[in-house]
Amino acid sequence: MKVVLPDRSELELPDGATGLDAARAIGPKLAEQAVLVRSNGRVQDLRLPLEDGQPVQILTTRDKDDPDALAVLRHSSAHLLAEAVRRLYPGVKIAIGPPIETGFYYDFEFPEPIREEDLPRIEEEIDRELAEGREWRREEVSPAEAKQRFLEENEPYKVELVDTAEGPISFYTQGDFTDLCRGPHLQNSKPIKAVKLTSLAGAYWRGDEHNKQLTRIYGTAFYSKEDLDAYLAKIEDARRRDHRRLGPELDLFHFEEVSPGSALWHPKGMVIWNALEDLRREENARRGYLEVKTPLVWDVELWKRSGHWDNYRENIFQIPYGETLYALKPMNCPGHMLLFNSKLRSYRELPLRFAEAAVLHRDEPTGSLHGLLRARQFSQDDAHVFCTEELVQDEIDAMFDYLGYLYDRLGVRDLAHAELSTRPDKRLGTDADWDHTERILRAAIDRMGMRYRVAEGEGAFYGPKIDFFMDDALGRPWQMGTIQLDGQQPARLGCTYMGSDNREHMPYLIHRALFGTLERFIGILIEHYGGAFPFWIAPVQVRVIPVGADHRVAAEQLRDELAEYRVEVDDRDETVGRRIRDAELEKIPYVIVYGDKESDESLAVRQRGGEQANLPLARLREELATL
RNA sequence: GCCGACGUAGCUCAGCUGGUAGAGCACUUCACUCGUAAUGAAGGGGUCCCCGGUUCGAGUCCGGGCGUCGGCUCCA
Repeated sequence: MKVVLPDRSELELPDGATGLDAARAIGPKLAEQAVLVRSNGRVQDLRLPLEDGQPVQILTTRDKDDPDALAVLRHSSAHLLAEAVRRLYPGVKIAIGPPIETGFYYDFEFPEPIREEDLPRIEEEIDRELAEGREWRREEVSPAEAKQRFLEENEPYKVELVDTAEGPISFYTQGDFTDLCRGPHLQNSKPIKAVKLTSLAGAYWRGDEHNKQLTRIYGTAFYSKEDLDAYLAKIEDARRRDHRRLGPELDLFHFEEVSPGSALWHPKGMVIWNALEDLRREENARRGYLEVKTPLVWDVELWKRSGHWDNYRENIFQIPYGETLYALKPMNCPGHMLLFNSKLRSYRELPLRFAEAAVLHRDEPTGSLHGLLRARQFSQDDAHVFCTEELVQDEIDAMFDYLGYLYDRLGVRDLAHAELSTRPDKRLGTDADWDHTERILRAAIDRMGMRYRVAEGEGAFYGPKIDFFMDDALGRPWQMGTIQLDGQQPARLGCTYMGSDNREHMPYLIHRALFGTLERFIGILIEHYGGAFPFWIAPVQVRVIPVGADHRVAAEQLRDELAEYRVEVDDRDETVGRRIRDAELEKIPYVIVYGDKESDESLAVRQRGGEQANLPLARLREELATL
């Protein structure tokens, strides 16, 4: 047989040759450093036979930044962790231990709970294993054999995995530790130069909260100590960009214990908020949306009718009032439907686009709160479009266009990745309804030529949706904009319009938020820009620093000259150097130092970051006008 | 909600085995009148998250609660 190497040359091999055989045929050094085989994007264990004619790329320890090569290293590291834990904690039961983007984890059921301070001990044990050295051996076994083995070892989680496993079952053994595993794994532990256990967490078996909660140990591993250090430095940098830290630091917002999950917005934070609100208002008007306002508090009767009560009762804030149970609205749609129903609608009025950025409340689980990114009180740039079936496509296309415009304006288009969510188990409507609405959304996103992932079963109970996600500083994804096609709620709330045939029809309802929630969007903006906002949303755009007391008047005049911008004069009794430093720390885009040498003909302008220039006021105006 | 960690001045943090709190920055005042990332000095500032318990005595030990952080679950 033969395989094709990356340089397109062909390598002749005996039938049944493995990846390792191929590496040996090329050279002993390559064989020694080989980590895994990649073929057409698929990864394969070195110990497995190659296919005739297959293109083959052998990754080595030198591909230390390759995600697949890293995953193999980390997967093997997870096995070392399990071996160490088994030795240190007799009676522990092992579950699963995969690599993840930033490292790996392994889930255990400990006889006695362990604590974070136990991690160093486990880490030492792993280091001992590394010092001794480990080789991985792979074997294939029959399901019955595998099951027998884990029954004997009293490993119920492994038994369950064997029972539900598909395809051939393989074992990997290092030292005296054998694990059920699909692989691939390293040949031996030599390439593992840095392992660090990072945290401890509870995690439900198979991700289901009805199952037992296991103890998950997180760790990470690299092909070099320097890579680990670089990773830790990156985490440190992300910590500096954290909006929960920058928010209070830049005087934008803060939280209070007496209202968890609801931000208190400071004047400077409101500048950013209002910049987004102004943009929203302006564009909504331009794009034919009608601003409306609906109540904050509703009889729960409404939520029962809409279907929300059955699906999200535990997340709705309730207010008992006499005999009646009221609720703070968790969303705007039912209110907008009542508005739609307030008079007999004609097809001539459609599409009808209601927009409202009202305050919403959702009683989110305590453990899920996360600054502005997961809050209990928030405002969506919400809108509900009522339209006929023929109009649905155009409306959705227009929403994509609008979304692209907004994300471009804010400089975050590249951050967004899309997801199409299809029918969930718990849902309203018939399969035919869902076939139809899912098809429409899929066609729309395909028409945009946008890359997206399909999230089966993740749709809303009333319809499929397209969500746009952005990552925070640590790379955790958050749902931002959303477009949802709803063929159910209008029926439940009795929305109809008169068609040209003089008969009543049910409108389609498209729910959409483009920023998502203002809170979350601002949170992501803060982390994305590290607090150094683009000029047009910066809370303070220009700071004027008079060199001495004699220059105060001139500084104030300059501020008044630039009255259309947010300009502050810093005439504190501090050195110029000090005031510049403070302006830099506050991440103000422009600083103008004004002293004896300055005039309208020549201003000393310093940009955020330190770049300096002398230019006349007129030129500065021109420059600012472009931002 | 669940697992683990944490909660001391506005912020960042120190406070050993229990003996009624400390630094830097910030703030106030005074002096300096200043040219592109920290001028100096003095001063004020604490329900040590809350409630209960142990103890002669609790920031410190124990129990409960709240909040925050890292995960899990959830996220219309």
